[in-house]
Amino acid sequence: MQWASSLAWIGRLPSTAFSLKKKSPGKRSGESSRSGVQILPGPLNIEEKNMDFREMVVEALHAVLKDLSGERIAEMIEVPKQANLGDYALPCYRLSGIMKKAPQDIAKELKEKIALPKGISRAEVIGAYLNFFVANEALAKDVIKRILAEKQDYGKSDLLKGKRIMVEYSGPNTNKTLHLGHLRNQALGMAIANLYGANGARAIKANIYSDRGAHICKSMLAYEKFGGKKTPQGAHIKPDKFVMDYYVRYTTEAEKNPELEKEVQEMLKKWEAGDKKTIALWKKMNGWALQGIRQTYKEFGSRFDVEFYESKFYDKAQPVIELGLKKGVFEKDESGAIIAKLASSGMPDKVVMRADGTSIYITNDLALTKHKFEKYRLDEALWVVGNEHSLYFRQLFRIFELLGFSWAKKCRHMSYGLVNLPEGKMKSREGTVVEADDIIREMQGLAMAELQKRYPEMKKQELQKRTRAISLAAIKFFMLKVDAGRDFLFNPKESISFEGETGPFVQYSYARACSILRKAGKKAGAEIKNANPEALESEIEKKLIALLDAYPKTLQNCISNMSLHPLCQHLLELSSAFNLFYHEMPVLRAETKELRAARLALVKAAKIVIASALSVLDIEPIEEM
RNA sequence: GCCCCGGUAGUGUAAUGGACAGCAUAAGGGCCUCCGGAGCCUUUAGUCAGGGUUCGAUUCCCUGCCGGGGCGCCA
Repeated sequence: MQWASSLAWIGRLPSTAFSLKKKSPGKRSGESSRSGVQILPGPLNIEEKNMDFREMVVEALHAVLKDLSGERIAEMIEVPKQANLGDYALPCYRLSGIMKKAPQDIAKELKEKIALPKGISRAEVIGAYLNFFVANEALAKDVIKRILAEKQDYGKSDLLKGKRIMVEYSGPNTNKTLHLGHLRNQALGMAIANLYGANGARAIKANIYSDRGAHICKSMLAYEKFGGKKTPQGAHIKPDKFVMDYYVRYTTEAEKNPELEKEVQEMLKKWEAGDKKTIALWKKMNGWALQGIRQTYKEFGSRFDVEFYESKFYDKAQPVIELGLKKGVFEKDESGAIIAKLASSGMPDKVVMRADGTSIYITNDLALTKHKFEKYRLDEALWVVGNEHSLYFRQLFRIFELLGFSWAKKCRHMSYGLVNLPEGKMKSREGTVVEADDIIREMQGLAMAELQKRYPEMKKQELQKRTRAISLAAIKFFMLKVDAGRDFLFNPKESISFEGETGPFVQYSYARACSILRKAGKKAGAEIKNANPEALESEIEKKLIALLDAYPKTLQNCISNMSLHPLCQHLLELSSAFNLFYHEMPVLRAETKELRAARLALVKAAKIVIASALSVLDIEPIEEM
C-alpha cells in the first residue's frame, strides 16, 4: 500500500526485458509528440526467436505506430480479464486523445495496417480494443517446453542479483509467548525473503529478541515476589508460557499497587548497572522464554540466518547519540531526556534516551541498524513489523537521514495489519490474545482428524508428517493470501475446512498431479520428453497454459509491490484451472497417444510451477494428501 | 486536537484509471461403474454517502459518515 512505491533500486520493472528499449533512448513516456502520431503500414522484420508473444505484439504495433516508443506501447498493452477476449489487448482510448479520432476507428485502422507476426493467430476489434490472439499451438509449445527445461527455476529472475537484503521479522518479547499476529509476521517474513532469494538476492533472515527493558523487568519482578523457586519443568508448563504468567501476574498486581512501577524502573537501572543478582534472575527467565519461543519457531518452520539481542545492542548507541547531539539532530531537554527534533520533518519529536540514562526501544535500533549495514554490507534493510508502528519507522528513518548515514534511504518498513478472529479483536496488549501454540495445535488436531477419517490404516509416522504439512499450509496460506497492509479475519474453521481458497486446496491439486504422473508408469519420462504440446487445443487446456505463462509476471509483480498475495491468488487460479482440467480431460486414457503425451507434459509443467510457487511461500508441497 | 490507514454480495476477500467488479464461503439445484469427490458444474447476491477530475473511477482529489491505529521518556 503506502510502501508499494518502495525499493528504489528495483523501481518500475521494465516490461519483461523489452527489446525495443534501446531503440528509443531517453524518450520518457508521456512526452511523445502530441500531434504527429500516425498509423503507417510498415515493413515488418521481426525475429521470432527469444521473443515472447507480448513483445511480438508490441513490436508489430510499433511498426505501424512509429511515433510512439516501444516502451509507451508496452505500457498500454493489457491482458484481457476474460479469456475469450484474447491474450493481449490494446485499448485505444488514450490514442484517441492524441490522434483526435474515435477509439473504435483507431482500432479498426490498426487492425488493417498491422502485420501479424507468426505465433499471433489473429487480431480482432472488440469495442475500442484491438485484441490479439496467440496461436494455441505456439503458446502451448513455448510455455511447456520452457517449464520442462527450466524446472524449479522457471519464473525466477536475476532482477535482484548481487543485492544483499536483510529481512528482520518476528521480533518477540522474551516475556511473552508468540501470538497469532506473530504467525502472520513470520509467514510474511519468510515468504518475502524467499521471494527475494528466488530472484537473485542474498536474502538474510534476521530476528531481534527484545530481551531487556522495562517490560522484561515486570515479569522478573513478579517472579521475584511470587515465584519462589518454581520452574517450568516443575510446573509442567511450556517455559515461555511460564514466564508470561508472571508478566500477567505483574499487570494484575500493579493495578492494585501502582508503586510497583517504581520498582520496575529501579530493577531496570540495576540491570543496566550489571547488578549480579538481577542479571542472574534475568538469565534464568530469559533462558526459559527463549527455549519456549524457539520451540514454537521449530513447530511453525520459522528460520533465521542471524539472531540479534537487544541486550547486546542497547548500550552501543552512545556514539550515535553523541553524533546526534553534535549535529543538533538530538537535544537534551530540561528533564535530561534526549530528544530527536523532528518538527521540521513534519513529525512529532521522539525521545531516544530516558532522562535517567536508560535505553528505550529506539536506542537499540539506532545502534543495531548501523551495525547491520556495516557488518553485512546491505543494499536494503527490511523490517517486517505491524502497521501500528509506521510512525515509529518514519521517525527512525528520518533520524538516520538527518544523521547523514549513507544507507538511510535503504531502510524499508514492510507493515502489515491486524489479525482478527471471528470472536473479536486480536491485540497483543489485551488479555484476549490467542497464542500461536494453541492455534498450531488446534489446526494439527483438525488436520489429523481429517486424515484419520480418510486413512484409518495410516502409520503414525506418515500421519504426523502429513498432519504437519497440511496444518502449516492452512495457516500460512490463509495469512498470505490477503493484502498484507490490511487487517483481516483469520477464520480457523474456514482454513481448516480445506474447502475454497486454502493451502490444502493447492496441496491437493498438486497431489492429484503427482498421482497422475505416478500412475503413468515408467515410460512417462520418455513420453513427456517427446511430447508435442501443440496437440493441446481445448479452451480448458489453453486457460491452464495461460496461467502457467503468466506465472513469471506474477512473481515480478510481487517484487515490485513488496507483496505476496498476488502469488497466492495466482496459485488459487492455477489450482482451480488444474482441477477443471483434471475433471474434464482424461490424461492416462486420452483419446490418442499424442494427446496422452501432451497432457502428461502439461501435468508435469503444472506440478513444477505449483511446487515452485509453494516453496516461495514456505509451504510444503506433498505428493500424497 | 493533530496525523496515518481502511469501508466491495449475508460473511471473508481480489481488481498497474479500462471491457460484464473477479474468487471463496453461506443458501438453492446438479455430477462418483471413469487418472484421488479435500473435487467439478450451476442459480441468487456487492463498490458507505455526496460532489469533482477524466472519453472512462472500486481505484485519483474534496467533504461528510462509520471503523481501526498512532501522537517526547511502553515494545
